[in-house]
Amino acid sequence: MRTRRPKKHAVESAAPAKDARTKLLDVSLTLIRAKGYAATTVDDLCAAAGVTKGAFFHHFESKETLAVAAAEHFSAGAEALFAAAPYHRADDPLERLLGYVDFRAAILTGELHDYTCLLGTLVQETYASHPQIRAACERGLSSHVEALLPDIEAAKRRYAPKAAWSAESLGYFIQSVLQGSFIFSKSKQSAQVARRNLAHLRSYLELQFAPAKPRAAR
Amino acid sequence: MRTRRPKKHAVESAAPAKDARTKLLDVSLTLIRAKGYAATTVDDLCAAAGVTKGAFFHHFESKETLAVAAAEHFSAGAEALFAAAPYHRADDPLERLLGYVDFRAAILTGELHDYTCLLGTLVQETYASHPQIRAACERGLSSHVEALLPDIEAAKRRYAPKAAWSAESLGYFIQSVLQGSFIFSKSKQSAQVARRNLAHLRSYLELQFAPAKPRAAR
DNA sequence: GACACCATACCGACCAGTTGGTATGTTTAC
DNA sequence: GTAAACATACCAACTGGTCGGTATGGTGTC
Repeated sequence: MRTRRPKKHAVESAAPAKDARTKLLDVSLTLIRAKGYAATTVDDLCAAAGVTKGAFFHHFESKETLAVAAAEHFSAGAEALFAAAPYHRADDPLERLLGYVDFRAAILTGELHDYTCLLGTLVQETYASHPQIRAACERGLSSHVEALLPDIEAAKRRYAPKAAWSAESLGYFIQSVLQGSFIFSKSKQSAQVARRNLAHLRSYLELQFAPAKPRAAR
Repeated sequence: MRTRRPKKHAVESAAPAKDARTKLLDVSLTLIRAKGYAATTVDDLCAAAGVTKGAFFHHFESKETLAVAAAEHFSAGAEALFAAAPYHRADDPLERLLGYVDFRAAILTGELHDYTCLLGTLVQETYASHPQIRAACERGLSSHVEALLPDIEAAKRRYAPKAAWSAESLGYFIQSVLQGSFIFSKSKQSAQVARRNLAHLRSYLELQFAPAKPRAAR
């Protein structure tokens, strides 16, 4: 449909020399997370990326198209970040899962518009009016949940085989805690709530996966 | 500063005959939740409320002022809704808390833009660029958490006096699960994730408040 | 290897519609 | 009568998007 990737030069130039498309996608992550989709104008994006409007509409059919691409760009970045994270090295699936939670806590540093989730921000604003953006966010969020599923399933088989909930539902629960944490981080302009929420979440996982402990009748 | 409340008529008219200010606030709840703050125009609000722009700017200094008032309006409505809910009647504080969670699940009906939270939507978009709106959302969210605190504290004293977490942190955790649930509800256009999340949340509360059950060493 | 041909990447002036906000007039309640 | 509660007409700034044009580098042909 559209050429995504112009031919690489035979010799990689020393400077990164990112093309306009990549620069626009990169700045859109920060800008949209900080101001929201509707409040981020095409001119804002062009100015931040140091490109012109002509370049913008050369690479993207519309502002909406950019948002879809930005959601995909964000997902790809997240996938790479988590794929490279150290927690995968643990032998025990529960340890890997708790490692994921700890890793999420560890990356709560820097500015809000850098560690919060573009997809959550984007979908809140656009779910009713921009179906394609909504769908792109849905794909990104779900695929992140899916990446957790193998570990959750393995942990469940080993530590809570009789639990009533599905591994998938727990995956979404984990992500929901994170998304909700970001909202409170924004409202309080501090990552503290997020950190405490992750401690509660960790505690829930430890309780659910506590080996063979019959629940007390209340 | 501004007259909030015109004198009530001596005789309440049969028809509600809401004034322009109230009508604008009412429609803003739905509209902003559906389209977001930036994408909701003053004209949209006026059209939906059946009033003119003159009326709008008679009652609100600016669009931002309306958003602040809408956040307060939403909080007031929520406070009334939860104050009147049946779960307060239980004798046991834990039962009241679980009753709150069940009540939150029970009101997940109808359209997304009716049961989701205006404050969460609003603060996501505006936290960086509209300090006053952010602050209004923060107040509303925190005061809702505070309304839960007495029950959480009482339940903690009775069932988990030695727990490491604070009642407040659990209150924010509960709200974060809800906010995150709304994001996923929007992304999937279904309340199913929200319902399953609330089941997990309920399960967490039951586990944390399980009477005197020493945690198994993992 | 020179030259025409062409696709891609990018530029920036321009446009029509929309936006938040204003100025001023009219109606209504007490 | 007067002040609050609207209504109407209007505006300047901004917005997403268009359009004619240029720079560059690859490719086929002779």
